[in-house]
Amino acid sequence: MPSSTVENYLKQIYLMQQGDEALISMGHIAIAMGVVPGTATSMIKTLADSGLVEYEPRGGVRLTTGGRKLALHVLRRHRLVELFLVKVLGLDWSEVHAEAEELEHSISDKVIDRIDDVLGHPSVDPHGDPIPSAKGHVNDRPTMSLANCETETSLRVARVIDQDPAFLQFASRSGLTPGVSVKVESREAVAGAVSVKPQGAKAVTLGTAAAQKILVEPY
Amino acid sequence: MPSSTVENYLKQIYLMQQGDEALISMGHIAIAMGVVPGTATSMIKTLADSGLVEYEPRGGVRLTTGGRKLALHVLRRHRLVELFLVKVLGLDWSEVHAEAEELEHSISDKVIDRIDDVLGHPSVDPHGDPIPSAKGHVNDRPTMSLANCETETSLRVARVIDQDPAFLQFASRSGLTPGVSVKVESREAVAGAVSVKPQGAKAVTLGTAAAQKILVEPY
DNA sequence: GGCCTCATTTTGACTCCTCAAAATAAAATA
DNA sequence: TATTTTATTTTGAGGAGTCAAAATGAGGCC
Repeated sequence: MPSSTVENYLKQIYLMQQGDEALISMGHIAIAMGVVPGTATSMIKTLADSGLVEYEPRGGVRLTTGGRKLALHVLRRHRLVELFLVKVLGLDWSEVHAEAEELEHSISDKVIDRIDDVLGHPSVDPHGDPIPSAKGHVNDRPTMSLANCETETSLRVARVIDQDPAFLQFASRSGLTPGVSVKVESREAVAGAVSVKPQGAKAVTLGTAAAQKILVEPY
Repeated sequence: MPSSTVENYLKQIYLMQQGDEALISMGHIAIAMGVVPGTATSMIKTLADSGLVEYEPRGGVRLTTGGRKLALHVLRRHRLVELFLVKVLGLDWSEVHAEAEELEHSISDKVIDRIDDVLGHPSVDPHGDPIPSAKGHVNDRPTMSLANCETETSLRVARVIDQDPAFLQFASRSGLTPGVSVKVESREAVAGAVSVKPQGAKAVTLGTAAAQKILVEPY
């Protein structure tokens, strides 16, 4: 059984990896894991020895099929736990990420399957992130962010990709939660500002950085 | 924050300790923790350095007030998780101990409190073991075992003190689960056998070892 | 081409928890 | 009391994961 450290490295590499070919640098891994670069190098080497990643010295690292399978397994646990905490225990969506970060390593397949049943086999977590299936399949819908989507079109918030509690609280305060219909009223590229009108809430103006974290899809 | 190893040692010492004075021997701790005696000695020394236990070399060990508080905190998490797994996720009482053994270390106070709310502030877990309060108070009702209680008296199963899945499955198959009314029909001290009649089930005969694991209280 | 800078890798060390095996103390037995 | 048994403690070592700091490599710049 992989240690939680191993699970965390794999999960992080999966989340950073764009496509199956891409190499992730040691520096990025070290920052993401909160360790010094030397630690990342040595850990990646042991992951490579276990056949979970492909490591190219001074090049970077990518997941093997086995590593990706494990990463998706962890991610499935993480996201099902998040949704469970919100739906069944009534926690706020801004606080469940931190909780799931711990629980994802100690929850058994049996319990996760029961949670999946109780939740009715959901496809996304409270932030709109897709929940991998038990077999490791991910349903990644195509989306655009509020920073680059069309204006004056009927859209729906699909996903909020930032786990910072402060940002999530701001998002729900502004009515920008997954499922909500929104329309981009205007975009001032030069000013780096987007004005958004969520259905049933007042219009809000977002900076580019914030707008990029709100993913939308055609409605 | 104490490591799960520390939490497990403290929990185990609490469970083995009879009364606040009693000393637990290194040998017993080593066996309970599944480590060699030398490991127990050195771990106990570090617990003593942290002020969690009182250690008398070649005498044994007992919890300090701080150690007991921590042990009860872990036990509260363990037992609330057990009950939650049975009541909310529908797991069998024979399998929840193993699951809780892991989850007790990674579940936060916030989540435990919500679980406590959802369950309606229960006082016992699925095996009848008392759930310590958040403040560390335990409501330990006086009980007798089926091996030494009166015969022909109206009793009720209060607690089943064995976490072996096979034994628990046998107990529920025989109708001997917490809350069930039972009557001891006869006891053959010499043969080491007790005949018990649970309400709504056929009479069963138990050996002394098994009978000692079923605790009952006057009805 | 030579030098500089920055990322990466190496090296040595440390903590936590563990084991194996030798040393020691205490209790039991003769 | 002397000896044997048994429990406990010590000692030395190892794996996992980490850091600090020195060494190395690779690309960019003059």
